[in-house]
Amino acid sequence: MTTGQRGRPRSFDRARALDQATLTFWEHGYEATSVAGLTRAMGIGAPSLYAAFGDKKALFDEVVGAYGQTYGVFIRRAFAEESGARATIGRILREAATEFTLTGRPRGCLVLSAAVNCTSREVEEALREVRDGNLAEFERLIAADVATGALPAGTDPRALARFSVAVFQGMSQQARDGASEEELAAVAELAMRGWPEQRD
Amino acid sequence: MTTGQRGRPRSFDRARALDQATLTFWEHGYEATSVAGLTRAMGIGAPSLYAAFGDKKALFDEVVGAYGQTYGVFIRRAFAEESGARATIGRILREAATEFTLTGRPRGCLVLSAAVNCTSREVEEALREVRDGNLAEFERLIAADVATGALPAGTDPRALARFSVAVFQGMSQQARDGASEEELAAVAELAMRGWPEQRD
DNA sequence: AAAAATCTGTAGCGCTCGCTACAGAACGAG
DNA sequence: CTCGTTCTGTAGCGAGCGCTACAGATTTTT
Repeated sequence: MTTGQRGRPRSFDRARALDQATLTFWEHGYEATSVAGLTRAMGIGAPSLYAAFGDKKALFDEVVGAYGQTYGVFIRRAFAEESGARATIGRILREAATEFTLTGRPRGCLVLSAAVNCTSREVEEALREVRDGNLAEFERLIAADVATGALPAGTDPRALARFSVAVFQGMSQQARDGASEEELAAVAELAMRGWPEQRD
Repeated sequence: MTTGQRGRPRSFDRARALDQATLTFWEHGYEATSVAGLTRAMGIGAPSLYAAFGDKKALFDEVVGAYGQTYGVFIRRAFAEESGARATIGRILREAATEFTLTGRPRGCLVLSAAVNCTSREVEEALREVRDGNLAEFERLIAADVATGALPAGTDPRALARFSVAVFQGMSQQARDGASEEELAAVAELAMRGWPEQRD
């Protein structure tokens, strides 16, 4: 018979180790994070890391996926719970002020900062695709409101989406440079003044 | 007698080599730029590089200085030629749309992107200090206009400066991610809608 | 001419990188 | 128990990193 796995069982919590890897990549970025640093943070040896996660890039990919479903979930929540582009994106920017400055975790957004200045073009473009996806999602949301008349007819969805994403990224960088939650909240409010009035 | 320098003369143009180093650091960032990549781009051997510029960090410091006086000079020009915070910072954002997307050079701003995810804390904090300086300069400019009544009394100089810098940084990132000059110009215009009316 | 000074190219230093071979340890199956 | 399987820790691989010793080349000085 065969139910459980055979052989010596894993001696560490895989999800916990993945979270430690997430925090490490988040703080230092892909390139500046060494496998030695990862094994130290995860509390395991290198062979265990490679057996459980593949190689460094595969671990990073898994980290990015897990990040989106944990630390980055506030974005999906805004999309799910709010209606209208202004309410959704406004909430994302306002909550980002809080999320980007929480204690006990690195500041800013992993997706925005972890793969800049990267030797591996694959890693750099992987996160760029995530960002492009978010941009396109913003644009679709805005375009839908323009189509229904909830946003003024003259509104350029692409431009407004670019603006919103730019502010989001700027807030992430500012958080990393030491901006407080209150300062970032003020940035979000000022950004929403650039938005046209919503009629719904 | 002694006028010119003795010994074998340098066989390359130092300023030209420095500019090539600037472009290389600009494109790949400090960490991802290897000395081998630098010597290739500069067209010189490693010993010539070390003799002329010190070490990698010293070369980078010189690059940052030269960058501020060449590629980044549009910012100082705006400060010098415009009067009033709104005109100055508005011009900087509008011109950034052009500067960040010029062909024949890397996109975005070296000061903002070249030292993120850096192993050397010194390098990372060196550029952070430049950014902090720019932020403080923005804040002083705004505060002065609030004091004279050119900007409304309720205006928070710190917040408005943070907002402007955040947009500037976001524009740089968007440029690196492929945004067009027109899109960035639209971002700048939307950002200025967040600004209060200037009365002078 | 010879000597002193400075730059250039080769070749390689010590170090860290991502990654893995290997032997021993800890488990289930028979 | 013994065997097969899987994980763990040590120890080290080849490659690239920043950097430099050294000899030869090219200049001014004497």
